[in-house]
Amino acid sequence: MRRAEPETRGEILAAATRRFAATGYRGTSLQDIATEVGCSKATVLYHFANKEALLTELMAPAITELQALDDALTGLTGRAAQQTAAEGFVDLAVRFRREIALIRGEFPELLRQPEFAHIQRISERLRDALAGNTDRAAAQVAALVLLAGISETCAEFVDVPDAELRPALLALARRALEPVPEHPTQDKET
Amino acid sequence: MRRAEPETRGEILAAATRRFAATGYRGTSLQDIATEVGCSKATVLYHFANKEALLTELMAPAITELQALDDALTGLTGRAAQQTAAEGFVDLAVRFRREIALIRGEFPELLRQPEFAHIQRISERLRDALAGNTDRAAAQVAALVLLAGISETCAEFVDVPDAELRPALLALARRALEPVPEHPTQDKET
DNA sequence: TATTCATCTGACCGATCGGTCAGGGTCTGA
DNA sequence: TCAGACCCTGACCGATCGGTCAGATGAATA
Repeated sequence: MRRAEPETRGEILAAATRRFAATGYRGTSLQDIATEVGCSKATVLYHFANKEALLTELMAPAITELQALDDALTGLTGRAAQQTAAEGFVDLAVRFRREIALIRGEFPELLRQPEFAHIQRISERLRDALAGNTDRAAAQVAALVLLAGISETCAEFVDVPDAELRPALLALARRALEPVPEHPTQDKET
Repeated sequence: MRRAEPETRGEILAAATRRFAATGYRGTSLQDIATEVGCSKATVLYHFANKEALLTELMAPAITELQALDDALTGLTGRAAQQTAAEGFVDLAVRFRREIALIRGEFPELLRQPEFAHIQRISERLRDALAGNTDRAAAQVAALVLLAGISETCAEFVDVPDAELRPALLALARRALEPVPEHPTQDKET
């Protein structure tokens, strides 16, 4: 059982990606990852401080770019913020589909941990921007539906090529974010 | 009849609802529920065969109505199916917001269990109906974004009154499902 | 009074979890 | 040749999980 190759670390990362995507973060044990790599659980914990360190390393690039998008949004309001947020988020979601799939369904729980508190704030600002910085319920609803729906859709369609997924999402986002006249009545119809 | 206090069962259900909604199904232990009720873990398991039985009982009404919606969709195609699916699903999602919140984020894992296999099929049919029974990527994307987004939004906005949430979601769904002119550059389906 | 029966419990079980630790190989540079 | 850094491991730990079980309690019934 000699494996004097330092590439073990990379293999662990790859295996963790596969297992997290298949059975979720909580649904994957360190032993699962070790078995897939063909090493011992202790080896996994030799290369990574703990289970969470594995996840944060896998998510790091996505988080960095998410913060960049957040920075790009500062100062923007109204339609400009809306458009930048929509295009930026669709782009991120499509490119980091795999990362989204990793934490699929565990986003709320993971956000509760203090390490990810700033991501919580970013997603709130993103939602506000998508809503055109309005408090109107309809706008907030549309923004949240888009954010959650796009994330889930990207995670589901991991195999669809970017060139197909991105324009479909962008077109949908534009339709969903069309400025709607504030008619308090016309809603009652079923 | 015999006993004047079979209300323990109801208390357990209520406590389970609260805990599942707060920390998720997997994130809630039987001991958590027992502690909240003020009884022993064994008492919880006296009233319910196992942890899953608790969840299925809590979800039963929602599942029943979901199946009814699925039945109502059989035979419908195109725009008719689309409209029925959209209105029906928005209505269900709004009314069963609490139930959605219970399994929030654990939907994919729970669906993997054989007991919920038929729900998997129902949600696939629902997605097809929302897509207007089309294979077009754009339509499938829009359908999935709506399904996932509406679910998450309802779970998030548990406190928003129905009268406010429902019309906002319906209006958004109509906008998102508007028939889009089939650009000459379509037809890149999987 | 004796019996039955639903309700409830503490003690316990095996499994699994994330994580620690002492130590054993292997390679490298002095 | 040897010291030490690096890589890896089995054994082990405490905690927690869902679940079982024999028995205590007490009210209704016969």
